[in-house]
Amino acid sequence: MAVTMREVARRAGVSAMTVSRVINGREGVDAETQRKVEEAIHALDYVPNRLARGLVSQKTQTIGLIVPDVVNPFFAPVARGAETAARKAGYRVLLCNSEGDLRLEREYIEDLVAHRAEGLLLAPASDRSRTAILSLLRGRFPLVLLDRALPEVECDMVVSDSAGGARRLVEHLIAVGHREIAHVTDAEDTSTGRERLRGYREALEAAGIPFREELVFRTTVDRIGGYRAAQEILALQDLPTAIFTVNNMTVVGTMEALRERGMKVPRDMALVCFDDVEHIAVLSPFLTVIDQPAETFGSLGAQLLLERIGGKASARARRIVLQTDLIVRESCGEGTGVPPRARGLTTQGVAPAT
Amino acid sequence: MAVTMREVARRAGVSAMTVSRVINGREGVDAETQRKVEEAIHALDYVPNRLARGLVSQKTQTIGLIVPDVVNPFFAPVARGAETAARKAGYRVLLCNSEGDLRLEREYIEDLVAHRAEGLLLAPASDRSRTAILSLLRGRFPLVLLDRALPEVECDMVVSDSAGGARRLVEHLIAVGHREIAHVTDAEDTSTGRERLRGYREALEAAGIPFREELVFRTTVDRIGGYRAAQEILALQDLPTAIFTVNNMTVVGTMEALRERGMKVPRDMALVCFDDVEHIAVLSPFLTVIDQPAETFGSLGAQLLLERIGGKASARARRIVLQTDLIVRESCGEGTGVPPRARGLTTQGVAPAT
DNA sequence: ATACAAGACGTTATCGATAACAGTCATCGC
DNA sequence: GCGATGACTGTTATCGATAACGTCTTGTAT
Repeated sequence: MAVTMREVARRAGVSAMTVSRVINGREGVDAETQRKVEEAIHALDYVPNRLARGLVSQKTQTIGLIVPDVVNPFFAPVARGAETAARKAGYRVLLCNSEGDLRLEREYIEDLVAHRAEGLLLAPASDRSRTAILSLLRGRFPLVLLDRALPEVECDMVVSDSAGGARRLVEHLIAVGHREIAHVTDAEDTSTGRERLRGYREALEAAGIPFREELVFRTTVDRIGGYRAAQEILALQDLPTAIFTVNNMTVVGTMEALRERGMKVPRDMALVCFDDVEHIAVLSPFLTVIDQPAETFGSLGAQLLLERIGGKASARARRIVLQTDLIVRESCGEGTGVPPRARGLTTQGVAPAT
Repeated sequence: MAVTMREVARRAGVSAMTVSRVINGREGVDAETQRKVEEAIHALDYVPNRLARGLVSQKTQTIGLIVPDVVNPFFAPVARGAETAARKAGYRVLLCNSEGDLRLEREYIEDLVAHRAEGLLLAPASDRSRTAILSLLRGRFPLVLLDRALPEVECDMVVSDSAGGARRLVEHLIAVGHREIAHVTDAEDTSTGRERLRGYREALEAAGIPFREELVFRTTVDRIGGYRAAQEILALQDLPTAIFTVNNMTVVGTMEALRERGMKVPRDMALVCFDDVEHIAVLSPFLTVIDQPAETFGSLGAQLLLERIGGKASARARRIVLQTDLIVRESCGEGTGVPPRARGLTTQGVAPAT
């Protein structure tokens, strides 16, 4: 099919080895010979086969990236950051969307190993990814976890301060007058979910507000999950005055449910979440959020991974915690003022819970 | 490093060939032998090396995907669609962000060829990608263009009806009363830009409104570009009453410029664009847009590509045109009502053009 | 008993590139 | 004039898997 080195060699009247030398810029090749080889390469449009080269060198210059979904506005920048950093180091990225599915994730991992990817950047689906990860680590496979840590797994990772971020979000809610704050989160099977729940709880207790288990709604962390959780919340006898959702997908679903009920944010309900979304932030700067440096997760993760691949990393696992920003906008009421419903006004335009 | 087939063979007391037969499920292997081999594979945690297999079979089961930027809310779903479709067919996807840069794009293409990717899904940076593409096609490299066509390039592609979409958008603007409509587009070096400009022009002329070159603002199709173009528009002596931006990135920049001037949409300016963004659509359903089935670009593109790779496609180039949806929301005024400024009211709260 | 077929498995060569080693010259010093 | 030195280039084996063919059993028909 494609032109091989031997054909180039034949055309240039030399051996394959000489062609190889020219391509790799090794010295010890006559200037005239080099010219002939280069001419042959050009004439035949020869492109070296990296597979063959990889077989010999045991290097594929490829890493894998597994995220639940590149469409998620948090993971898309992660992917770009990782890809850009990898490319600058001469590496390629195999993109995998696990859809948060454990089986699919496992299949991807196996496939990447079979492909002899040199390392893996993984945003694990959940704690249950642990088994697969441990067996990778046992084989000393270079691995960096992104966004989510795994219990009792010692390995490089880039995460952010989820508990701290959640705490600040909830403290803000409390500061503007909210005391009944619902939390929409996952099934407590991810470190981010657990940490954010912890931050939520800590902020509550620090303000002397008792933590109430019945205000925590566990669901899948996607749009549907957010929608369902919000429906449950709205079915409550006593409505909370604020909702804190665990991420950018759940907040969308929550918002849908709110709108269906004719409820306005922040008039009828305050709303905050993790993850800012560039488009929304500019087009309608509205949601108060914790912003995470998503692209940095990817670029730093890639950097750590490449160091480990290159054997330049210490044996000890490195854990990088990125800082988050609280961005206050309008979804909790005017600035730091107390929003209407939290002030004890009667609700307006709110369909009664059924 | 990793376990090889020979090691498995030795442990099972057979030859490598027999192991190969077991792995590939070929017949002609004794049941007992097969059991021993499988046990050895399991015991050693053996994973076949796809590189080596690929060298023999001349198949890497890998395709390349080049988009300007996965973070772009249009291209992220394209990437997911492509990846999902590819995976279902046993293929892997190498993700590349060209940043709309011709040189980078070319580097990626070379790299994919060197990696012996079996095909390429490409959303070209601009018309100038033509040269690189032609040389790929000359080598019969399986290729499918996404989103943007290339002048005089005969090859499979998945595009949408850009002219038609633009026409509907502008017809809508006209229907609600606008006559001075500015258009923010690219340097006219992409098919999408040209087609949308054409649709814009056609809609205008069909309504008896003369096309005015000075209302077309050419810029880079990113946030900054949109911002700059909007600034130029706002510096005009006679402000238009509506702006039609070529895509979802420029609309963000345009919005920023508008906001800086204290202008509200649609009160002070109507605004429409191509590409819907899921998050915005739900969180603040506001912009009137043309929605393109982004994910379908990816999945259909992958499908066409895989057919071509498998030799199942006719030699003739296939051109798939996806239909678009006009989604009317609030950014042109209330429903089909005529927005304030278009009604000839004096502008309010608008900083005077300098 | 002989031959022949079929099943089970091993050998060798190959995919394309390269590392390690082995020539082949020309030139140089004594 | 002869080995030595060094510059240049070719040979062979290898990476891991597999296609094609070869070998060795065993069964079976004649």
